[in-house]
Amino acid sequence: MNQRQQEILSLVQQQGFITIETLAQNFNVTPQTIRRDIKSLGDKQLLTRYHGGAGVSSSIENVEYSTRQIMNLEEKQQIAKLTANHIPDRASIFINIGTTTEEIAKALLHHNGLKIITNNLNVAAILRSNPTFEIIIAGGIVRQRDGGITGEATIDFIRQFKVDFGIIGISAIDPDGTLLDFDYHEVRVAQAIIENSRQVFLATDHTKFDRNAMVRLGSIDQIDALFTDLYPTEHIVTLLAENNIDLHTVRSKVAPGHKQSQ
Amino acid sequence: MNQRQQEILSLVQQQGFITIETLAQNFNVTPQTIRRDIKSLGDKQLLTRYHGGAGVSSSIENVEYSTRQIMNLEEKQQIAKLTANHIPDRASIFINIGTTTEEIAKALLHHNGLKIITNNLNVAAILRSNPTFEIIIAGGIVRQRDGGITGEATIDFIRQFKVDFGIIGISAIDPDGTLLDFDYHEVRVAQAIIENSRQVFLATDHTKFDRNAMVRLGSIDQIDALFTDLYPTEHIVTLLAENNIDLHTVRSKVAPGHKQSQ
DNA sequence: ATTTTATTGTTGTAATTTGAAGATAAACGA
DNA sequence: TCGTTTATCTTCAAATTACAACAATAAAAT
Repeated sequence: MNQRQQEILSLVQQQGFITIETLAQNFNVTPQTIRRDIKSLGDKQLLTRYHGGAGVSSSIENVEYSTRQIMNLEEKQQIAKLTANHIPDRASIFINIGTTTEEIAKALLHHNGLKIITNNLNVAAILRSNPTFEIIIAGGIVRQRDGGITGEATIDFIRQFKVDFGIIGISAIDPDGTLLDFDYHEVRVAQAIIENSRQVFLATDHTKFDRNAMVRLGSIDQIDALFTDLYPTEHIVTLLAENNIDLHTVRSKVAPGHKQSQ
Repeated sequence: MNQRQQEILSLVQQQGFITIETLAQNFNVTPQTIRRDIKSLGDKQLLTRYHGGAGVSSSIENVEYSTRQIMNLEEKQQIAKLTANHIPDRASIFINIGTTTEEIAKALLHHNGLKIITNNLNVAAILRSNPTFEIIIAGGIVRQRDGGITGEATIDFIRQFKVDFGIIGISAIDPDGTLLDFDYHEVRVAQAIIENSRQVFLATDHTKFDRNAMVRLGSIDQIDALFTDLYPTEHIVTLLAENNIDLHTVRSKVAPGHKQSQ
């Protein structure tokens, strides 16, 4: 973020709303440049873009931004936006535990009429600010560290539903395509989500590709689409192609023979 | 949604109803433009359209909740403290929806090793900050306005447990000892809590004694102790005595022949 | 020194917003 | 009930704003 963008941010926060014209004159640059600036800031959800200007971002979305430091936040927000773009209005979805999925919840706030079932207290809190949503929270034991809800009761609860999209995060992906996580309880819930979703979206940043975790969650062929920031290694790409899994990356680095979006 | 629409929304929520003419003059645009705005907002169910203007959406009583939260806050905090004093460490408890019960959750934070089952998102969020607690949240549909969780699934979930204390709030108490509330769904949950608690604590401020509400929750003889701020009318006191219900008041106004604490 | 990368301006085109005018529908008084 | 008034809806044109592609420039890396 450059100097000008910093100043734009503080101006917006001071005044609530500024036009692009004003900013352009202020900084002696063309409106197009300002547009690029506020687009970049808007992608990070540091402000909200409007036709003709920019305003403060709506409250809930960045309350936690200041208090919580999330690793690779910027990448996660971009992945979140990308994922949200593939969810239609009025869809029914599962969202599970994870910082990435919480970002997705924020990105989904501007949708309409979603039906969302989640086992994540934070996700429920975030989505509650949109009155057109119907939010169902899964019952069970609340984990103190991240507000996740797990346990047998949670799994039973999830099994009551069958939804359009299951959105899951993950801790690691093995080179052979095994999906991995650290927490046994969380894995059980994720499996239940996969079983009861018509389509499964896996959202994960590039750091998960070369990590290891203990508990086997499932196999990559159980998902329908992968959303990530960087283009994965050729090996993973092949694996995805073999299993007919859509790949959506934030940065569209050129790689031959594969579908991408945005 | 553009800046003007945001402002229209907050104006509507402030004033309850505004005419299109007023808004048009306010923003220096034609009424036609305002119509388009409120049509768009109405489609999203963020407000309700009327002939000639716009009013608050029926589904959004969020504003009302936040104002209600402040009403009699001090009394509620005192009641909360009083109630918390009667809960021992390591107890298992139900806590239901309500501003008073949320205050009780805060007052319980200094306890140790509590097992708490709740159908209130806010209560879960509050209690999460104590790592010695085990928190179980009931699953079900999340109400936008106050974070309450209700529905058949919620009741089934609660029936799985049997706890030491059930702490419930309430909307009104009839002079004949009938416990009343406004919301049918909430009542069903409260009934389930009463059935599955060894002891039932009712916490309520004095304003509830001369109010009316629609839905019958139960009878006062189903509770074991009443926590309130002011000493109730002689009539209620007699009723409590007849049913052998403990009365605990914040202000110990002298009244003959009855047990009090603090 | 040359290539790469990032930033900004320019231009043409697409999309959005707005107001105006006529047609339609709803509210209201006699 | 009927007309009268007022509000709303529809459609269109003008103005504004946004976007994408490319060129120019400056800074950074090799």
